[in-house]
Amino acid sequence: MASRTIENYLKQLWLLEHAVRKPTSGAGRSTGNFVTMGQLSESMGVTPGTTTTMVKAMADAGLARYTPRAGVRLTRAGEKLALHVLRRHRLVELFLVEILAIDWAHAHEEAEELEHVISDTVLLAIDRLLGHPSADPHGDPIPSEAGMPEIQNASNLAEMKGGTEAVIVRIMDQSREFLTFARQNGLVPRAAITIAHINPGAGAMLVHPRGHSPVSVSLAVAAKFMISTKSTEESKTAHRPVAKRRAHRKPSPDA
Amino acid sequence: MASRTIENYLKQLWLLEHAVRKPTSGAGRSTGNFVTMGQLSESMGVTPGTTTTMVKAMADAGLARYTPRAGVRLTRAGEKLALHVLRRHRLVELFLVEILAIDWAHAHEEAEELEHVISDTVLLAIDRLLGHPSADPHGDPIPSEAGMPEIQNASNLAEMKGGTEAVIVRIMDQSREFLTFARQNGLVPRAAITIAHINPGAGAMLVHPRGHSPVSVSLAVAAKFMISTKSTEESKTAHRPVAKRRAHRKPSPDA
DNA sequence: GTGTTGAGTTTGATTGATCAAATGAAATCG
DNA sequence: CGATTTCATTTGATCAATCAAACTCAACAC
Repeated sequence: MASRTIENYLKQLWLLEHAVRKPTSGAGRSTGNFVTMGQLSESMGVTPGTTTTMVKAMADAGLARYTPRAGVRLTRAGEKLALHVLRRHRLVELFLVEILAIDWAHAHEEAEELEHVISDTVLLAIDRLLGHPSADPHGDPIPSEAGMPEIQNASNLAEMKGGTEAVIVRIMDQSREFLTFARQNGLVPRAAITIAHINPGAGAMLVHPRGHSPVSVSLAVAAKFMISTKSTEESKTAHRPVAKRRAHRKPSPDA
Repeated sequence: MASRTIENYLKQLWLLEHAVRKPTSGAGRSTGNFVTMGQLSESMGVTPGTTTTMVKAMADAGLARYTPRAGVRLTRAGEKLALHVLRRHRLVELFLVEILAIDWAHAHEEAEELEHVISDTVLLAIDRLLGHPSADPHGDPIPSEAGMPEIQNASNLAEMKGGTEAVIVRIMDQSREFLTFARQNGLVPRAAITIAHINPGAGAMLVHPRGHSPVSVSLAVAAKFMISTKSTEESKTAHRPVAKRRAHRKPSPDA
């Protein structure tokens, strides 16, 4: 149906629509926000003219609603497709890390390619093999066929006060460098951490992941970690992060 | 480097160069044969003009040697790339069948897409997970980094005489229908068979796979099975068909 | 209100892969 | 040998995705 380029625009559009603008803006989060042409061309890495052309094409295909000189927003059909791409991406990413033992810092880029060529059959097989997981290695929720699961009540590490004990549930930066840094310091999803100390003057905090040495991180970096504190921890039903790593099922002899 | 279209041309070209023209032509098999433009456009499913254009491009890129109105043949560089594509294809195919339990009749088509987006890193991981196998689910040899393994001394089922006992080592038709037929009748790689009877008048033979009912197959169909008989069976060193299906290795905790 | 600026849109060109139709070369047949 | 058939090449067009550069708004400045 949609070309892989269109799939990429759809995915990016969904992510932009649901991006948190300012930490705690609060305004209408779960309904998709309008996205400006500038944002889209910026994050797709193409010139503005290209974006205009592509967005028009998507509008013609019924995947987006486009208001010239104002912005763009996915239609229901567009969102459905976008979520399907995102589902493929995140399942593949988890698969690469869990089954093929690919470094999670590389998995994102690998999945970027694979997400466009995975058939429904293969996707289903991967989902089954992983035990129908609900989050990828970074803690990002995996959309089901039905849609994106509701945002779990997690808070931002940058907004916590000293002494807080929490568990990392999600990491909001997929870049290779950042993930490498995060893993090396024990700042991975499901890790228990304590906020040892805050130094507002320096704009930094000292975080102590259990079993690792304390790390000093800037508030900007801290803002990339979503955590679940004692108080919010009751509602962990919807978000059991990653499938137990019992990878297997003897493949049935045929079929 | 090479676009996925070029990769497909390279792969196809290699297969055509090494295809057995007539059963038992005998002439220069292991060095690649010349391929006519007609054969290539036919098997790529494109018009002749397209083939001319693409072959010229490949020649310019140093991947093929092209003699107008005569034919085309891979250069060393082209062959190397072609074998790399083939390696990806066959490893992925085996992976789909062994690990993801995808029906082998569908695996070929799935692999057709995946072969172009598998990175070296992922390929290595798959190879390791499968235990460095030397043949795919159809018994087709998997090229190593070094090149295509030598052709094992297998014979063609269509040329055997009645009473012969043998083991199927390779199936030369990847079409969904054929593979479905083959599996349903127990005619799979590593299956032991006996040639019960031959009826040259009808151009057919009765084959008896161990543990299955005897099947009557036309000689044309029989020609699609490569077998190893008692006599040729000594040299099975180079061709242990498929990895044991001990699919696993507990993935290491991180990375 | 005329000018400047910044964001967005148009236009024209390019690239890779393809086709359809016209043309050309080679081989075979009578 | 000349005619016909087969196979291959050229040519011109198309489609998707892109860029660079020119153009157009709308808003704000003074």
